[in-house]
Amino acid sequence: MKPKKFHNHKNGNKNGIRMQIIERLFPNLEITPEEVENKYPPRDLEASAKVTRVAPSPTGFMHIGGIFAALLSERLAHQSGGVFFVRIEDTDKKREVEGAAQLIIDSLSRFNIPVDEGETLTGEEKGNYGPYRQSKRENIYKTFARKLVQEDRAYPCFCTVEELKEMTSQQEKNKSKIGYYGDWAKCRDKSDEDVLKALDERKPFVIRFKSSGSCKKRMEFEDMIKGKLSMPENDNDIVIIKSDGLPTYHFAHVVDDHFMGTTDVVRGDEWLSSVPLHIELFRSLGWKPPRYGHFPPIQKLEGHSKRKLSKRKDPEANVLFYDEEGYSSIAVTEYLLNLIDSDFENWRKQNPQTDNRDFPIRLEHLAGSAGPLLDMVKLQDINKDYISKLSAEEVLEQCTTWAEKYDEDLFRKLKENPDYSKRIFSIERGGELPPRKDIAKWSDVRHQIEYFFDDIFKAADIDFKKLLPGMTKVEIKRVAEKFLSIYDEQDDKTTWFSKVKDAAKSLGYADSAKAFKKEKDKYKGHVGDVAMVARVLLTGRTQAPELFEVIHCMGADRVRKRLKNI
RNA sequence: GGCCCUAUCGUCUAGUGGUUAGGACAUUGGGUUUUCAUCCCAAAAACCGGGAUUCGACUUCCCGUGGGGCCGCCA
Repeated sequence: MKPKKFHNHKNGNKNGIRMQIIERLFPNLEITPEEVENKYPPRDLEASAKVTRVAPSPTGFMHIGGIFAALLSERLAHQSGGVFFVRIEDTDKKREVEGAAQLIIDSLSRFNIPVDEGETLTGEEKGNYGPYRQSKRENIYKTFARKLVQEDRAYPCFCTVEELKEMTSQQEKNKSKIGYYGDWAKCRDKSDEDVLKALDERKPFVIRFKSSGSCKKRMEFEDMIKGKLSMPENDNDIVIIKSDGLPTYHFAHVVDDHFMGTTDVVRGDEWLSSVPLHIELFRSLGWKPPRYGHFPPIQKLEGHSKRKLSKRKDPEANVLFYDEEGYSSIAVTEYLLNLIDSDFENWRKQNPQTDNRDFPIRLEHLAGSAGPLLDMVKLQDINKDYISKLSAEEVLEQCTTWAEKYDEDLFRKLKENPDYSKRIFSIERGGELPPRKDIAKWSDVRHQIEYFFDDIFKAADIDFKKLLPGMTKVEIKRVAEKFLSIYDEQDDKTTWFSKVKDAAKSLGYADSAKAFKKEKDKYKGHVGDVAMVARVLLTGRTQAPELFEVIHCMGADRVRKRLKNI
């Protein structure tokens, strides 16, 4: 179907040329704006329901800021009874990286961010407002670019990259405002004849929006995060269709978010200065702009200054980093929630067991930050807390899953000794007392538990001089033998404890630290020193979990063997 | 160069004209624990500078300064 009407109808010949130009600009474009409008009817939702999206470009790994934006948008949508979708913004074919889109979908799923519409893990699409990949929507953009050209709101531009560069440096020299506007916009008022001539010469072209704004006038809008904002109007004739026929971000955003029914756009504040442009674009197409919310970027400290997390330089910018280190996606999510709304922390304290999904997210708290610094120590604290709340089974299961990907040896150990491993993780866990809190991330586990396994333990030469300074080898042996003699695997904790105290006494040690402190001259040391001998012999280190539980976990054979190991 | 955002303990922040400026993480000290990890208690720790408005400014306004961003046929 051909576009039917032109409002420039001063003479037929002129119309003929215009029609020819438009046909040359948009060859074989069969759909009309009406058809597109009909294909994507407004969504049938409550007025308060928010439709949000995350729109990453597949140019590499998934950035932590992308998860931040996705989390924020998803919660906003679902907590209002709305819809959250993912749109892949793959209009820059030069920067596109193979498999990156898949990585995005994967990451969202790993972070438990449910997506209502968009590409799925299997590569299909769900939802009625697709395609959800911009490269597949080329004709939709072109249809509306053509409409703008027909209405004299857009025009072809034949300026070369070199010419534009030259223009910019001229503007810099003159201290003029930089951009394609006013008298600088050379192609803006090209006659139809000249356009046709350039087209005949097969000059490459882009389509530029013909702005009617003025940088002398100001426009106001309400940002959901930053509040009331005032900026100069846009007066730049920005490119809407590139010479490869694909749209720029600005145009794709406006067209897609209109037809996909997005009500709330939450994005990084690097977009803030484009808002006047975007609103002008929406209005010139006769559409209602969405609400906008702009959040500051996550930063990191370099020397004394903050800077945005860099994709290239900072491993922690990549969400995969957190997986590799063994942070739970739940802990990372809760860390981000805290950044989104610091009230989360208090909420979590009051609702220790509740799913973080139930935390009512608010945007206002995001204002007033210039961009938070990523705090790994705090993340570790949150992850530690998360792991401490897990049962031994869950620890084993999650740790095994992690090790399968990142630590082959550990994985084998856990897999070959499931019951023993579970016993190890049960130490000081699941009882009456608050759980042991010594695993900050899964990559810590290996060091934490390796002495339980004989092959690794054997390799560790125990340096008695260093670990038990002030104790002679003879004395160590004496204490070890005593331990061996009192050891009975049938004993419960209390019995064992009193046996150790008696043993300490008979060896010339105080049976409590207090007694020792009182009369230091009377004793060689106290019960703790005696226990330390056993600890070192059994674990090869001075710091370990509760001794009785370690002994109980290791089993009689192993304990006897290790106590003799001197 | 132009435009925009932003500024409270080391870090994340609460705070919307009158507060002993609160919390969390980190730090330090103490207590419990047979080491460690916990747990409990405590301490130290902040309003970028200058003006203006006001009886009174962390809070409002202006000017600096610092930090961040945008001004692409990148998103």
